[in-house]
Amino acid sequence: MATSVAKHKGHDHPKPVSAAVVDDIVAQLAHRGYRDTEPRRLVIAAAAAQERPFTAEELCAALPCVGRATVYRGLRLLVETDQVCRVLLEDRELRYQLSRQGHHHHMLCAICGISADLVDCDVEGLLRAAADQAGFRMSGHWLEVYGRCADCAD
Amino acid sequence: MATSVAKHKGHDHPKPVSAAVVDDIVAQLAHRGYRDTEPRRLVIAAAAAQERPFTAEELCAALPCVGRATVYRGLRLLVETDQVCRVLLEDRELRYQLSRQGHHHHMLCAICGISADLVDCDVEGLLRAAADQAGFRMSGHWLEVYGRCADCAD
DNA sequence: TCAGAAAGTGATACCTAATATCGATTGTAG
DNA sequence: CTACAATCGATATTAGGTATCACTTTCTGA
Repeated sequence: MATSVAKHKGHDHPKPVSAAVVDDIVAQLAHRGYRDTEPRRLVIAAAAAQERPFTAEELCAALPCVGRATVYRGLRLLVETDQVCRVLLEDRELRYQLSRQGHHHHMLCAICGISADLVDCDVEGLLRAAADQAGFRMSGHWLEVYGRCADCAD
Repeated sequence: MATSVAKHKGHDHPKPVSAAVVDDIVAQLAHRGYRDTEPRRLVIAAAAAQERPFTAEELCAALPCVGRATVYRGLRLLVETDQVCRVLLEDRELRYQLSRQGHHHHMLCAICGISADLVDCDVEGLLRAAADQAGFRMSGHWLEVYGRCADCAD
């Protein structure tokens, strides 16, 4: 089968992360009762430094001084608090990226791996209506869109 | 986080499978140059006997006389030839079910695990339009809808 | 300020799903 | 019937992620 999706391993120049971004996320966590710890900040900073959706393992590699379990726990916490969202590639590989807003979906470029947010697109409503018709009470959904971004178009 | 989805392990009464269903699928495979083998037929029959989306491991358990690798290979082949579709639960567990038609999506009941096909619902078009707007050329997507079926509604 | 409870950490063991290997077996074209 | 490619299956291996648990850090409130 071989679904092919570019992984861009090791090619991203991590972008400079403003301390404000990290501080802001730490504040959000503090607000919910989670502590401000050094490893946690490192995870947040590393996540924020990624240009494209990244895997947990990539983050582990980028943070050799932070334990694997801590990276995974940190990511889980960030997802639970909506600071980071999960992105699923066509081959079911799980990636993450900072969330830029509330609920939204992603379009993923198969060539460069970049993700773009899908805005003003009421899939939600459409799905809920279709579910209703079938007597289903919709409570959630998972949606990813794959393709080529403008830069990578033929 | 604990996304909770019923798994119904070991509770399904496998439904009787008409030989015609198996024969039909075997014929589809033959048409594409794949051989008609005993283990393959067993995998197909077992898949067709499931009431609800099932995991590869469940099929292995249901077929102690067929090797694990063979079950996995058989499922992969059936997916590639569009005889079976893959279904993703909220916790990313991968399940399978016989496809009943061309391209469509599934609604999955979190309580009983049943799946219903989502018909006459043009998500496709909506997504493509939204992707276009962002300069994306959409080539595929992954969509699952979660909720409660009519029988399991509160 | 500082003691101690609670939260967090990290090395490691473990688990599960899935694929790779490879010699043995089987289906099928001729 | 035969040869040979496709397929099988026992097993090893990999990948991604979680559980454990002794130790460390943070933060609170007296």
